[in-house]
Amino acid sequence: MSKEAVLAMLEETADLSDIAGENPFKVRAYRRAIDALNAVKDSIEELVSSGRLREIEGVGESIAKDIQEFLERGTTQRLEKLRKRYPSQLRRLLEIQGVGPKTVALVYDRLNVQTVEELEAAAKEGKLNGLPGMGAQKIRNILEGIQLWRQHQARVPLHIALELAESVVESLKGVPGVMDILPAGSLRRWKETIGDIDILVSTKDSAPVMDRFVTLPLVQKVLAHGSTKSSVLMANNIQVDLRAVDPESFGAAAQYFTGSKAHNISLRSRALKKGLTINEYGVFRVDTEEKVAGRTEEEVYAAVGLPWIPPELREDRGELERAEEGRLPVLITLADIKGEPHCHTKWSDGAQSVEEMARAARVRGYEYLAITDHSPPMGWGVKPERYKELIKEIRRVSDQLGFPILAGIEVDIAPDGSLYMDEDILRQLDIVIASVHSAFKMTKEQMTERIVRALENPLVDVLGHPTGRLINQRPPYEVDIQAIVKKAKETGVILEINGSPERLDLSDENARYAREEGVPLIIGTDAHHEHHLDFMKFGVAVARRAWCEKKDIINTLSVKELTERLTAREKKVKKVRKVVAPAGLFPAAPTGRKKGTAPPTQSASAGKAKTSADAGSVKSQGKKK
DNA sequence: GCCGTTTTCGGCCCGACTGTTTTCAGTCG
Repeated sequence: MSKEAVLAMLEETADLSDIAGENPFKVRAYRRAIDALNAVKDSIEELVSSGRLREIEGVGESIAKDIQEFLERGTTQRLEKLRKRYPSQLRRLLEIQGVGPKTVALVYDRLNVQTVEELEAAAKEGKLNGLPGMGAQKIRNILEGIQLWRQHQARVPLHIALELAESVVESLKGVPGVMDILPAGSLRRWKETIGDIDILVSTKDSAPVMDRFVTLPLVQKVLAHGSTKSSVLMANNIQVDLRAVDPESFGAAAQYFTGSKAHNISLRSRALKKGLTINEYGVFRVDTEEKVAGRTEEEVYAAVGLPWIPPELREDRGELERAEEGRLPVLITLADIKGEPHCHTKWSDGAQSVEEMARAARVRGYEYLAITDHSPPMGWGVKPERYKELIKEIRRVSDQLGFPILAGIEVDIAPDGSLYMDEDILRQLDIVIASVHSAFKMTKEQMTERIVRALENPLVDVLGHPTGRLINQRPPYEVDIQAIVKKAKETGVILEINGSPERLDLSDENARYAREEGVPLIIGTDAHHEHHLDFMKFGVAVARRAWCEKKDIINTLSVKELTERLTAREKKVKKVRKVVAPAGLFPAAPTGRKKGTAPPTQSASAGKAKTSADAGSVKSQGKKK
């Protein structure tokens, strides 16, 4: 039984309980348990069999019993009872903005409305008129909510939200009276997708900035326009909320509106135990109502006896406990990154030359760049003969610019786990990233075996975008991430945090898991154009959300340390398997072997030819320094 | 339903905005 199935059962129970009008704290208890289970990596079976289920904070006797029953019977009595009262499909109605559990119960009880289509029809036919609390405006809002729901079902990718937020901030900065302005919410926490954009302004006079905000050129619809809060829908269906606060409360408001919700609830509970209450205006004593903090976020956390917590950590994943112990991680920053390990040129599907990419990397203050073009079988992949030329070109440009460029490759992992490139080419390279780009629809076992085989290959340094997902476009392929992490740990292969904003793969949660298991990570942008080198900030954000420090990320090393690390792995790997390109893949026989015959195999003692004796390589340049 | 350094009962984060109502309920974050 998958954890997803158990969580889905709990979510359905929570939603239907909510619609059924049960004690709201009971509903919240279910949602808290879902969050808590989500944060735990172990499978449900492991938790149950080891008796640790009840140890999870938020899972009590009743929910543990539900889970146990669900594992045995595939359903629970509680859920079946709720389903008899309210059909499951009602839950979809909750996704409509402005429609909550009370409205859902009302239209179902009175009109037997069960689907979005039925709700729309009921609204249009005037059947909602006369229901309690149902006026003309509310009905119009429901109809508009349905329109929106149809257009806007996915969350917005981080980079798109960031761009929009920056443009709104730019437009509001100059409005008279605005003293400070800060994008808050999930955007400030650098979550991979954003629901709404929250922007906070500090001002003594909020009317001008509110008025300006609701009339910005991009505004499509004004959802709310108050003196401290306004909400608009921008042209691309992204909702932006603006909140205005007095400068005396800016820190408290920044803390409050940055969230996450779970983090704030935990923080508030903690404050209450100290006789303090926190809201967006400040921290107050419960007894005397005296304000003790609010101007800065540091003050707010200090009032509760904690150091300031970086926004990326504010997910209620243990950061408050660690802060209390004074053991918060010193998170990696963009400035710690010394080089770019993953990019493409027009030799494969990139847009620019080796030299252009190298110059762009140097402009960004990097010490080095790795060129990692594609291998076949992709149409644009560089074939072995040509790859030899590419290596020469890389060495030539590196010498000419006096800038270390690692010769690398992003080689495809074949369905059987072998690599689509001749082994003698791979041996000449400074860095080998292996990635899956095809045959995504394998079973979990097959895909895991495929990748595990690649990780066992001593020529592989890095596993690229380990789950293959494209945010909002393609789910990750089925793979046992725990097995991959375990194998990476065993073999010393580095796992990539791919910072391309449409990938962000590993995700923050998987990256955190890998880090906790002691597996080294590297942040690459997968740049296909020099502008893409700036995606590094997104990769760093994922690393920060994964609690990574500088020492956890391999490309914070100097070029010398990095190349030594890559060589060391090669020496360390003892267990070696056959490393081959599938027979007959390449029409020519560039390695001298006869077409159609079995390709040569690899032995551990052979090693790669990238040693200090390889005078032309960047590796040796690094070592001489 | 969960939880407990005062508690096994009685709290549980809390305020803004909207709409419908005329003092408040529902929704949202």
